[in-house]
Amino acid sequence: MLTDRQLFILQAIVDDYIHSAEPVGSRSLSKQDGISYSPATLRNEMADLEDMGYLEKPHSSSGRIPSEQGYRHYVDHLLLPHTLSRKEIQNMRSLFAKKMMEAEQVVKQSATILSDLTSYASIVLGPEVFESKLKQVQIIPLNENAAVAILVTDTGHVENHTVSLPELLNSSDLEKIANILNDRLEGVPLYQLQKKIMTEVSGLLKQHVNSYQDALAFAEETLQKSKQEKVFYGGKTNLLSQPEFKDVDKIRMIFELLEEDHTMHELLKPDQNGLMIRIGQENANEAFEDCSIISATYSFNGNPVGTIGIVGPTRMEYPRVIGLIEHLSKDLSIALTNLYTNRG
Amino acid sequence: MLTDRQLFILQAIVDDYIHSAEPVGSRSLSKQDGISYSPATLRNEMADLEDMGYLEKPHSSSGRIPSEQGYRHYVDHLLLPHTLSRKEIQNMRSLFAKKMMEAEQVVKQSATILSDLTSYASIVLGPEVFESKLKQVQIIPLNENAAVAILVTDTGHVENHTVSLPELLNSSDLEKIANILNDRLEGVPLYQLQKKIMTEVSGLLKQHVNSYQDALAFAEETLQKSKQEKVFYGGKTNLLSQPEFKDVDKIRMIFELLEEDHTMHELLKPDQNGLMIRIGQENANEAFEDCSIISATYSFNGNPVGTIGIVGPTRMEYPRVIGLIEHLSKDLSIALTNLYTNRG
DNA sequence: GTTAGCACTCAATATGTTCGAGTGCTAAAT
DNA sequence: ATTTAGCACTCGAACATATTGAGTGCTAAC
Repeated sequence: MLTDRQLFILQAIVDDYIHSAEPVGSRSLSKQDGISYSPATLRNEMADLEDMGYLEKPHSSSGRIPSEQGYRHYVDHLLLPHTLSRKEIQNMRSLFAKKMMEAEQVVKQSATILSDLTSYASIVLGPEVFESKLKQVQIIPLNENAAVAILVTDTGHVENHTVSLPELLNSSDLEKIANILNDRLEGVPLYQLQKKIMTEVSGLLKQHVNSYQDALAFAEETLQKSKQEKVFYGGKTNLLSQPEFKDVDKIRMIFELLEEDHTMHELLKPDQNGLMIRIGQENANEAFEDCSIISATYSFNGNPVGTIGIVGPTRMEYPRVIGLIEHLSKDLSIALTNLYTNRG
Repeated sequence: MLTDRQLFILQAIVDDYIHSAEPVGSRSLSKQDGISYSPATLRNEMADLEDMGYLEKPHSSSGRIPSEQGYRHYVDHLLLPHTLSRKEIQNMRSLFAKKMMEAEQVVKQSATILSDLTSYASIVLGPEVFESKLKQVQIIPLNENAAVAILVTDTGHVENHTVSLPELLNSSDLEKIANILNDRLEGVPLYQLQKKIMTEVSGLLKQHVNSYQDALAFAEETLQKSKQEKVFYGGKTNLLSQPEFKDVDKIRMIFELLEEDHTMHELLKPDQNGLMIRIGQENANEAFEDCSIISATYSFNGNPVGTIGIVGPTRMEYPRVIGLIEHLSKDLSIALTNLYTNRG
């Protein structure tokens, strides 16, 4: 078990290292304000902390840096909740002050704000509003072979894609199909659309449209949902300013990983509601072994729908970043919920 | 004026340096296949080429590297048109083999292919189809305060945005407005929409809708066009593998510039139809002083609508990249044109 | 339990040496 | 009049060798 003094010293070392990025030695530490022990005493305690795995030495005669376990302990037990500065709060307010009309806009803007405030890279998983419901389907024929299908949800989200037109369907068929879809599927959650084709729509199609097979296939194509794995980044280049990433190979691995939307989605998918902190190897990915990820889910109407997070070096300003993310994820939830419920 | 032999030597040096990234010396050059001069002779010629500004020495006793003027001369006069390999052509074919239905998809895919084939970064300015015409306007009310406006063009492009609903407009007004807009504006090119509001729509609105002011403002908001400055990138991380960018500061400047969509748009905007090659400082941007950009416009129905290009080190495989870009921009133009005219 | 003192370690830095691929110049060969 | 061989010279890269200084561990005194 750690003594109070050891905890205090551990905290001082982490705090120092987070800001200096240099190994912390006993001499310089003892000179710090608020520390009244001699270098020798500190050396003893530091040696103990190292034995217990909280500190590491880059080489035998250097100062100490926190180990991953050290960061973990710092984050779990020592972290003082960081009160955001007036300016930071002001900055975030300004984000939601602009009257933004669209969720994607709000989310993108959040990513930018977060990376600007932290000088790390921000990652935001776009809002996956599962329970958003179909408001209307539009089928707009472009010519004989193609039409545009447009799905609008009650949250104002619009999806569109081009679909090919089976030759056997004429424009009156299209109208019928569109009417049936709108009639039967309004208010159905998007994720249930494909299912409901069979139960709700198929029968009616058979009844009213001649080439039933084509019509059914067409309806399915129309309602197909685009993959919702959108990942937004803010300030990726910020990482290039961090001393731990001055090595091009490291940064290349990281950037390559960030480009894999799918992997990032897996990595950040809200496995639990609330704040998540992954330090170094906890990320279970070689490219991120020197990175920490702090993320939080944001909600819509009380249900988590997306994730907002920060990627930075393990030597991260945890207190500040945690404060910012907690605040921003809450604000974002409120903003999104307001965006749609103020209207309805 | 350069002698034939000097041209030949210049070409050999550029070719060598492009592949080795190492300064080319007289001894190693003379050993190359196809070169029958002694090192001493080459030295004399190289000294002359240096005096004339086509070559440079990194330091006094090193081999030569091409100067920007050297590259320029190489590109303008020496370049052998590179015949694409079977595999390259096959790769590009596969791009257009997949039956893609949407322009944006095709364009993004082109960017990926291009960066994969070259190991440089590709940049594509999205298709700005000026003469694309309005097919249909949809106004879908979400609730009392907001509606979604959807514009569909004859090319299948869909734009949507949320607009706020003036209180004085009821749903029957909305329907009237939508009808008027569709009636009067179908077939009008997008870029003329705002103008036509006054000439075509304003009178009818006054006639049929009570709160004329609101209706007019609403119509304007509905028809507002989103800024079309889309820039797509492919393989940005490829640049991190180039030896000239092993310095993090350089790469940071480049990446920061690439993130400024607007600047990149300015830089690549099709000032002239056809192929553009900018070498080093010709890019008039400090961040790109060690980069070359090769780009070409692609067309829709014979009118240039976008740009596809490559950013790489000045030491670029010009012949190959030029071949690829010329080919791809043509294929892209054909694909886009087919995409829409096969249908109509 | 705390601290001063001391010998030791090791990265970073500076300094020196060698090596080799390169150059320019001159004189001989073609 | 070119071309080439020969030679002295240059300079970065690579390696070895001090020097420095902030740091450590250990022991003994406080």
